[in-house]
Amino acid sequence: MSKASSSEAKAADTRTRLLDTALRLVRERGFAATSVNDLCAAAGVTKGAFYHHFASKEQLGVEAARHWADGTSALFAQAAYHAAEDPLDRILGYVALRRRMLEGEIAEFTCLAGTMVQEAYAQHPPIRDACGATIGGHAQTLVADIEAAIAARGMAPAWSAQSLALHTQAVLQGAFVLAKALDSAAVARDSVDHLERYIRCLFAADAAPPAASADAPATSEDER
Amino acid sequence: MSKASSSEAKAADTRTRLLDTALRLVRERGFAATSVNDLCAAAGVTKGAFYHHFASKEQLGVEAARHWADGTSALFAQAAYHAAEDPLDRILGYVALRRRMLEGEIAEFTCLAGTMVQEAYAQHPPIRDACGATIGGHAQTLVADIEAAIAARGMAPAWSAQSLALHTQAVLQGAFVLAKALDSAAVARDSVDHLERYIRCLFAADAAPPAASADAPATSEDER
DNA sequence: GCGCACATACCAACCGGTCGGTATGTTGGC
DNA sequence: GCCAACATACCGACCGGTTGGTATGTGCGC
Repeated sequence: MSKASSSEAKAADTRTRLLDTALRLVRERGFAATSVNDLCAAAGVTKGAFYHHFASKEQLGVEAARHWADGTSALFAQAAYHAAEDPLDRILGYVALRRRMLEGEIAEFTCLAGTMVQEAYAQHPPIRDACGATIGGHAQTLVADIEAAIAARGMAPAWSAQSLALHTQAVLQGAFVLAKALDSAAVARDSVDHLERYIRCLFAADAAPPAASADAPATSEDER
Repeated sequence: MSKASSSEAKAADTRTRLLDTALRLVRERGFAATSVNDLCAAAGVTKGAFYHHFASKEQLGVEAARHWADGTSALFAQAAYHAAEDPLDRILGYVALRRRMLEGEIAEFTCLAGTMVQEAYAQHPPIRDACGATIGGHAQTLVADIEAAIAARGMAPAWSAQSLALHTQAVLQGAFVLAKALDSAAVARDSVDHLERYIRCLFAADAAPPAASADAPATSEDER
């Protein structure tokens, strides 16, 4: 609306519809198995429109990964777990949210970047890099909280905040793979439960927060 | 050799060469991106030979998953970690072996089943099932040791041996995905280090083994 | 001399990508 | 206020090449 012309708005809409449809089809079938023809048909646009907006199928892959990152980062940015006082509670809140997201159908909770990168890894370096940036960028949103939780407890762990953040993503990606292989969302949930247990274990070793506020019950959960 | 006719031997060789080549190409490129023509050319056989041994490309996928399972199960069956006295040492020995395997190139340590199932999940149920059986079957080889470690400590954990066995596979599969996405084997090794720490934590909580033998130093490692 | 293990030639369908054309704005000169 | 000149967004027929799969021929061990 505002000041955009109608043609611009329509073009953006076509592009977005293409990207959203690509997200769906690639998550379902993989990148290679999603043909440009199929994608266009599913999005209700012609091939001409597709190649007007994207230089190649590979570039669609790159932009789809970015579009996916945009969507997910918006979703997690507004999540409630950021409000917790104790940084550990924020981390556990993140894990609890991921765990809750595994209660739907498999096709709905899997990760575009993780699915696509396995195929794109050797064949489409630009796509691989975009997927790497998506996953790495998402992991990065956890690092500050992990560092804060370490600092609050005066810990000096053998592991880095960065490596733990990436480990959470590895567990999630692996949970998706197992869910698909065993056709079971339950197995993915179990794995995230193990992850939660691990994080509690890491931060439980050096007891409770040292001083100041007296209202933190160490672990406050409000789901299930 | 022994009593097999030379034609039988040759046929088995052609078939095996096709399967071995499929393992390599599919791990590198994915299933959809590996064409039958490419596969035949790489294996040095003709298309006629391919369709003599496999009814379809999908069936090749199924048999490739089984062939992969055969190879890996043989590899792990003869590994040294089975010899450890304490079941926990056997589990940690397995994890240490997996961790050591991550020291090569990415293309050499990734898992055929995990790579293929992401594509095959919705499109080729027979392949998905074969991959599920491969991963599930491999996880199963850990269950007895985990149960023994639980029993030896008189534990009654909130988690099942089965779920921990599957969790190890989730971490490994996720480590492969991250290694590909970030083009870094180190990130995969870090994740397996976290897994090892988690397992030690799970079994450390309820102290040392209760009685009997007095020679077990709780954790014996012989690598690095 | 028969059948198994291939080899060769071939097929229709589909692939990613191109290209000439058009419908619909948008803009600047007057 | 209008129109010529241009830009954007899209259309869909078409291209060469590749796909999974097949039909038929051939050599060779038993």
